[in-house]
Amino acid sequence: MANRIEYEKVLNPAQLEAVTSSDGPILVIAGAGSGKTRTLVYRVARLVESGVPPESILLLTFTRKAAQEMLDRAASLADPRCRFVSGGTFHSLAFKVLRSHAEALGYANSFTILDRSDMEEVLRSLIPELHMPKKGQRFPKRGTLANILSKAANLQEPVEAFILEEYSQFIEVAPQIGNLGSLYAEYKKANQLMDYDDLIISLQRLLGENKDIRTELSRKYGHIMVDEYQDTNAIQADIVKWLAYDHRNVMVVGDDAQSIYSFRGANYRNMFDFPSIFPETKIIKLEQNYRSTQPILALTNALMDQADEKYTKCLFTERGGGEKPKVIDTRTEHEQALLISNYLKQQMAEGQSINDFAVLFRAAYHSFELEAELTRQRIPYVKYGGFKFLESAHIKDFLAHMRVVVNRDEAISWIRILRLVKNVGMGKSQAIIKWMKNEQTPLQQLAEWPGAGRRESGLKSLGILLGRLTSREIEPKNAVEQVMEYYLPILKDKFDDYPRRQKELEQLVPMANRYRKLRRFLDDLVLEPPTSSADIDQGEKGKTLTLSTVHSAKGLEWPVVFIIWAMEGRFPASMAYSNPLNLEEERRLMYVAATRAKDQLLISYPGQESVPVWSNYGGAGNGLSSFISTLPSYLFSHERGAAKTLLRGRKRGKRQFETSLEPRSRSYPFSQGDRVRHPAFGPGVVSKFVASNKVEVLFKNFGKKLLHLEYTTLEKI
DNA sequence: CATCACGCTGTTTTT
DNA sequence: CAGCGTGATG
Repeated sequence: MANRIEYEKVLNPAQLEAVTSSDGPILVIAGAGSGKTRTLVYRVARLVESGVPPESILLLTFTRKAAQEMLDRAASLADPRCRFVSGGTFHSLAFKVLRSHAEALGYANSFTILDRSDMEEVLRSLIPELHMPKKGQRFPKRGTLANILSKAANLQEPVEAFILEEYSQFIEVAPQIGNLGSLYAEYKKANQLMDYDDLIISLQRLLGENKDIRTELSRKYGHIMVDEYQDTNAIQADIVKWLAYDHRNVMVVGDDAQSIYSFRGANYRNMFDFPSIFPETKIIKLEQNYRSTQPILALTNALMDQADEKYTKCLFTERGGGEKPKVIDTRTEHEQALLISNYLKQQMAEGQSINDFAVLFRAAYHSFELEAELTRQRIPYVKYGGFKFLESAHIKDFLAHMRVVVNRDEAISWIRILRLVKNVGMGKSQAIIKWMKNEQTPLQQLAEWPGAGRRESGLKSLGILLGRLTSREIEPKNAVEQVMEYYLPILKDKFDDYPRRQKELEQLVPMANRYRKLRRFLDDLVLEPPTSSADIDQGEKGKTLTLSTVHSAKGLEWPVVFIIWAMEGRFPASMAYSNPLNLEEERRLMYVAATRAKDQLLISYPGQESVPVWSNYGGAGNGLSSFISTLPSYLFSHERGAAKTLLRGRKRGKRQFETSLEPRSRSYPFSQGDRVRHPAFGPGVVSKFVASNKVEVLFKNFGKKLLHLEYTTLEKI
């Protein structure tokens, strides 16, 4: 028997209450650094101690990293049985359930998962079927299309309605996009495919519609716990509801101030709706922060004070002292990079450990310049976030060879691998796929495709490879070897930077070694892939600086944190009018970033002045930092001056442009927030720009309706 | 089918 | 600038 944990000694009263409260729904509102994961983990220990079988405790969260962290911490608890608790992301739970129950929804249990780039690929193949008028209207790119369809799905809204709300610049083509959504749904059904959104939607449906399955899962998981509840969306909240519907043993933990996944339809209001789903909910607040010093908390509290909607707590700490956070406004990105690396060098010279420092930023590319400087100065670092190992072309190409063996109908992968064969393009690929469907040919007979001539001789070696992969119950390790042998020459031919890519491919070998079934290996690569480049290149973790996106840094902490923040503008001038700033989201991101710091915080803004305006044609300097520096004025006040590019001349294809600051009053007579009057609708407020000559206006005495109106019909008041 | 020149457009975060 | 799609050419 393991040592008993003395809960009263290691937990504060609020935490203790959360840990020891008996069965029934509990909502824990927990500020940053208040020990919320710790509380969850101790509750697990307590339950196991009291005789609950660990497998029947389900720990759910939103990101893989958080899930991993939670399960690791549970496993390290005093009672060794704790390592057997169940858990993972909502998506991985959905996947596990659907592998045995998809049939109840009219799917085969052997469905294939589409990742984001697969999804985009399918969309691309479907666009021609829309029969769009050849020229004219602006139609979104497939990345944007995927965003639109995915978010509409997550919000459970019809595509057209969603476009009206958030992508009003595409209003004219909304019917076509809606149509594309239907085609996409049909395609997935016909080909046994599910994307990420389908996974959770299907689980929701399964639980809502099928009482037997609900009962089965209720029995299996007698205690449900959800971390980062503020990051769940309505569908996931519904899943939680159904999972706990019978036994009501559910604890959700979250912080409304830390909701940073609104782009996935997350809604922090879920936190406050929870008690209406489970009326007998007990609410517990954790407000004591154990991580940061008071000056840092003062900053974060002030940050959240500005939020229009704030529901909860004020963080406090007993950790006195600590320096005030610094804000350093460098003028160029390079200056910023130098400042940070010099500071680090100095600290290291004074005997500090580089492990204690981290640099956080909103988007992965914000650290590029810094990374260059760190490399020059030989400061080792690992970077988390932004890096999509599995979505890079060479990895997808490679894996596609195995995918078609596991699922012969996977057209997306077939096209990938066929097009890699010399002299086979889109046309022939399609023809081959069709032929294979009719003939039910063994894979190795690929070379017998009637259309194959001498020029398509590559089909033969592809056939041989696929034959080998099918011939017996091949192990993933072996399959990876076979494909490597076949694919490396293609890689070298296709990519100039093949050494780097080859190295990345070799990372697949140790991963494959952990599996015995090819199918399982491929599935896991989609849902449980390595979380970052840091996990892949296995840099010297003991002695490195951490670089991370804010999203990937959740749940981690360091004594000293740098935050590189490009706060104000982040849209190229050409799209600024259609995307109002989301200050609420920025504020939450900054809050999350700032509360990662324990002792000291340094914030560095990229340049605010003296950098040329970003233009379509590339002026001097770094485009990103330059538009960041000018767009605030562009967006908020046309009087203070705004971005404008001037054509200077053309010289043999090379163009030279000059940039300047000039009022935009002619083409943009209104700003967000301007009060206007319309002859028919009366007074209103400009809420956003919809098109080059249209704004969206909120009319108070018109039933809160948003209308899109041309500038010429409006009068400023 | 492959290649290249040209023109256009624009965010990011993760499952 | 960079990535993508298009249209012309071999």
